[in-house]
Amino acid sequence: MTSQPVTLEEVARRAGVSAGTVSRVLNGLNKENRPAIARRSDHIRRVAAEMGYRPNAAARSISRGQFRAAAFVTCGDVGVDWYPIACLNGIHVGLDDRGWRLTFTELPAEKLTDSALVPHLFRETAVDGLIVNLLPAFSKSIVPYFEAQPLPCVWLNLKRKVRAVYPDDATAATDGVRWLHAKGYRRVGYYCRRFREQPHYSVIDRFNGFLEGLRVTGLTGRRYWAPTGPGPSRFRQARDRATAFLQEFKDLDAVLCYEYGEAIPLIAAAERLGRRVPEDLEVVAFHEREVVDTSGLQVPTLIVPFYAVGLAAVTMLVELTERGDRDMPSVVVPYAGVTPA
Amino acid sequence: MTSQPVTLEEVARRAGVSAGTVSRVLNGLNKENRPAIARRSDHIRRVAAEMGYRPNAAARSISRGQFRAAAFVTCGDVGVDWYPIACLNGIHVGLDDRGWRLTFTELPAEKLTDSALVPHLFRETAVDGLIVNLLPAFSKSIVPYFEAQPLPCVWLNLKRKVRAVYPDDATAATDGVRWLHAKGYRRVGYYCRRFREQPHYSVIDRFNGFLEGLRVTGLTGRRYWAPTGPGPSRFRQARDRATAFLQEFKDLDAVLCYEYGEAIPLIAAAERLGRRVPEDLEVVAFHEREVVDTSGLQVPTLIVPFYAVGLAAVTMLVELTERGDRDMPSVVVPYAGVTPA
DNA sequence: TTGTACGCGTTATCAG
DNA sequence: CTGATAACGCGTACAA
Repeated sequence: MTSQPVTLEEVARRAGVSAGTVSRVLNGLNKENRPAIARRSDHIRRVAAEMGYRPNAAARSISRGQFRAAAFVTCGDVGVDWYPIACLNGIHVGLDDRGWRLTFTELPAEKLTDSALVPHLFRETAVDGLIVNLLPAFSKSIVPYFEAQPLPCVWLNLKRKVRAVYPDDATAATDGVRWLHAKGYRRVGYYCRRFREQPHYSVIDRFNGFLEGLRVTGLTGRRYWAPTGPGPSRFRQARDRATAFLQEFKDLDAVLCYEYGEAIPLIAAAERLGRRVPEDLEVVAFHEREVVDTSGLQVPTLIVPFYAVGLAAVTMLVELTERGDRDMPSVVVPYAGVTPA
Repeated sequence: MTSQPVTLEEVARRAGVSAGTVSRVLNGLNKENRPAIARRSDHIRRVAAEMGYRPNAAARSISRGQFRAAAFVTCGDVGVDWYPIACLNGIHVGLDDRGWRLTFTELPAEKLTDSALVPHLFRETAVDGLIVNLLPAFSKSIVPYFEAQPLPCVWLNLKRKVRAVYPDDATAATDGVRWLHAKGYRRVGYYCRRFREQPHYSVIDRFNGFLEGLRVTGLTGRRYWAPTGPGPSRFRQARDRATAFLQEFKDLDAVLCYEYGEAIPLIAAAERLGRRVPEDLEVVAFHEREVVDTSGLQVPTLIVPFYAVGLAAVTMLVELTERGDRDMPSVVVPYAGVTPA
């Protein structure tokens, strides 16, 4: 189990050739067009396999002068930290296809403010680039910190001009309204939690996308509370807030929710008020995955395309390490539309 | 940004000493008890800092003969893959404290069955050990596959005698019933989705822990459907199932749920039936984090101690790499009890 | 405490 | 196509 790893040298000795030859054969750098050669190469491969040879990644890295690895960076504060698993899926697939490894790094925001303390991530070089998950806990002030590091860096969930990848939330919200309109709903509202500080871009974009949806479908009526700015006073419980919302807009026949996290208390509140979901009130929500996976409620979902976001981030990062183009334009990833319940 | 990394040699040249000296000073291997030496060492450190020197992790790895890195392994199938973020938090903290790195690896189950294809994880050596997240998609048949690999390996969420770390679900469920009993509830039920195939151990343990809870509190009445074996026929919608459950057990005053995913449709169903939560029916659920973070419903929660699980897994793995003890006993991590809503 | 020299496992170069 | 041989960057005996 913890036996000493086999080296190239040992394989070479056992196969009666030199280490360089083994390296070349295993890496497919020979044409092997002559039968004798092909046979010998097969032999080498067989010996390597029998001995359980596995190249040492570290040795390859120093030899090649590159790690072929990227780091996913997130804040790591327990209870605050969050990232979509589908995004890591996409990142891993993108890297794996290119023969790169993925290292996972947490960098609590507090460790960044203390300039005396260099976080582990920057104490050693171990990766060729960074994919940074921007959380609210990672306030925007940390962007320049990362940008100053001597490592190519791609941003997730940050809306800006260059080197970022983010989902097209505005268009998705508009499409959500369109979808409801096509289903015959005419009194469509928007429900979102309340944000005191500067909220995530998606809070703004989804709300604006909803308004745009009303406009393009010709729906009328103001059935929402804006997610920021002045509004109804705060509530102790999420469900109290949802109840108040439903009581203010008694004629709603459909609601688009910022997130499934809003839909849950909204549905509970609606049912208590005798408004059955989805019979009397259709509820559509943004979510990272199909809602049926999560809880089995019937909620048509705008699935955030995090997998594609991850893939795109990798493409961008790898390209970034090849050319050195710091001004690579950001990628806005489209949604696939509403997934019916 | 993508400037060439500074090497030890360059720092040495600039500081007017040899590379070996720089290495020793930066790694704190000199006593520096004489003032002249201390001054020179300071100088070296300053030069290194100014030049932005960062040791190359790969070079260190080959030199030391160990990677100081562990891999977290999960299945990676989009939509199926899942792991608690808090667990990765714990793993990262545990590794980081020891100066180890964490690499993230996905290994779709299908790639394992095809024995001709060696997954990337096992094509190179790049880590000193594995922490494997056992998902249903990773059926138990893959355990021997990993165990046969020449790498120390610790299991997450697998209940067995050796080299596994898992939460104490049975005791937690019992404590959940105790908690409800202490609050004055007397007609306590248990609600769980239905499993056809061999379910995760927690499905069995939580259910048995619940039964034990009834026993120790002296509560009577059979207000549950067993999670496996014969039972009511399947339902199209999670909420239909929840409704049927509530209609069969009309006198329930509290329910313990296998997961928050069960609590959501249960609450929606209860409210529709006019049974208000939590006024008429208290609902307690297992969950990976505080429910208020997720959606703001009032659900007292048995928070699965995944952070501690991660920490314990690292402790076990590191110890495993030091001694070679394959039979290290598993660690069962206790819950902290019910977190009130 | 210092500098020198070697070793770690690979890849890449360059004559044969 | 092959086998020496020289890097790659760092840690660490070794002798000074």
